[in-house]
Amino acid sequence: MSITVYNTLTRKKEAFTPLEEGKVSMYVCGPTVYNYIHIGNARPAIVFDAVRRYFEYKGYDVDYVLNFTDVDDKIIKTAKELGEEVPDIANRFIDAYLEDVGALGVKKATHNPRVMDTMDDIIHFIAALVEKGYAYSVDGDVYFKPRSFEGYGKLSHQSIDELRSGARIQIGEKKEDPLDFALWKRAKDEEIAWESPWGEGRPGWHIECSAMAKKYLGETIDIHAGGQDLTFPHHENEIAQSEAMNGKSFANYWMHNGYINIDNEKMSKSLGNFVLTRDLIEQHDPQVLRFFMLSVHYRNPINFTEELLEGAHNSLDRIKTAYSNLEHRKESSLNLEKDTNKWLEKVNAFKQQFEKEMDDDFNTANAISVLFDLTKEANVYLQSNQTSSNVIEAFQEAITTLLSVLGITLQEDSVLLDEEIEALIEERNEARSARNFARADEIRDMLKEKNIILEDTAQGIRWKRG
RNA sequence: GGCGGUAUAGCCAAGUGGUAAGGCAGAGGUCUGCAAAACCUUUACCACCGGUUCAAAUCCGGUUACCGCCUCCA
Repeated sequence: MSITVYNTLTRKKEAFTPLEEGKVSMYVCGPTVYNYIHIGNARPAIVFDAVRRYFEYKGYDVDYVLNFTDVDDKIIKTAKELGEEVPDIANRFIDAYLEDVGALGVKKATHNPRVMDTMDDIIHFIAALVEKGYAYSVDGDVYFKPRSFEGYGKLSHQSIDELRSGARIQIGEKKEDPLDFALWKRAKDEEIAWESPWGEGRPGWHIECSAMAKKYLGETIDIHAGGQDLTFPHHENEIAQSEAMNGKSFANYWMHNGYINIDNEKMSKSLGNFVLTRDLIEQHDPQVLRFFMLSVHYRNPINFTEELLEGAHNSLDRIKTAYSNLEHRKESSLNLEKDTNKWLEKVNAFKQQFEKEMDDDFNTANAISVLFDLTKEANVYLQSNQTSSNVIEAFQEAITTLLSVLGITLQEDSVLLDEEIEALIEERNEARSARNFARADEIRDMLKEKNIILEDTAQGIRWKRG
């Protein structure tokens, strides 16, 4: 069974065929590092990490590149406002990004290139485009001419003449055509700048990705991904630059994730309704946020509210509870022959089903529903009078494996209880044996206040943290 | 104006021709000393109108509402 991927380029789901067998090269557009990331920025980080994890689960070797835009108007502006240097701002927010995204269970990229460190490649790239006649320089600026590149508009499915009405020329720009976009911008005043054949300046936004993708992944890559708003103009421009330069296809598959709304409104600075990832995960388990994001297909919009996050929390708890209930049941399990194979086969069938859902354009929403089916089956199995250790373990293995494909790990909750609590539990057991239920309930309430929840089962006392 | 998306139960969300997955919330029941956890049962005129078909949430045409991109943006 092969993986299918929805390709923005063709607007179809296509069977995934890598350039090189067993390997996947992925380039994901990363953040401009001038602020802490909001939950909208967290979505591509999470969904494409899940995509990567699934490829790895299927045995692919994934080369995952995520860039940092560390030279840009917004960073320069922020630096000016704070009276700091651009590299300092960039460093600070790169660290913050890695921290936030790390808390969300996102694996480290194979490479995290930065514009500042790629300057030579970018300049050479631009120079070559000028030489080939796709770009021109005016007064220290360099512009790319989309009209010189056949196929411009193929990603966003726009005809070049339709785009024309939307294009603007800002004051101070010297474009020949409103559609032309900057590859290199001449430095103004005291701005941070690099030497180039066109004088001091800095790169335009789109060129960095073309240069970095080529440097780290080659002229053609398997998957290029990002938020759907990047489709135009950013990715369209990347294609034009890269394909003009290399004379070959830039990326075989283009993946774009949907947006997040807050209380049904677009998250934006003007509405003042954006939620910083950092703030959110201080108050909620980061894994819940991750689970919440993956419970919707990546191309669909997500509405974010506290209530919905709470719902996701409860959902995830259902799976976690089943796991720890399995754990509790291990001790009293035997090595049963009867029906064991039947159950092992069932568990295996869930894993197959999970893969089938993920194969279908990374349908994490359906994959999660398979996890719930698995959970249900595990709970049903736990109803049995006698359980077999290998079945219990198979359920646990399936749950942890499939959750880890989604990037969710079950924390070790088995931190030992302190002696005082152990003693109380023991006292309660004795009280129950003596049918002194008043005392037993009293102890249970006491522990509940300490966030320890006791559950009586046929296999003895079971506790968990609330 | 151009390109595109969404509309499914109280809430969230899958499902692209065969008669509506899953989760949260609610109700009833079983189990329990009581709970908890779990299990069982229970809740859908698939935005609207028309068409194609033996059969449509699913395909076609139209309508409405909301949203995104076309300018920095995940």
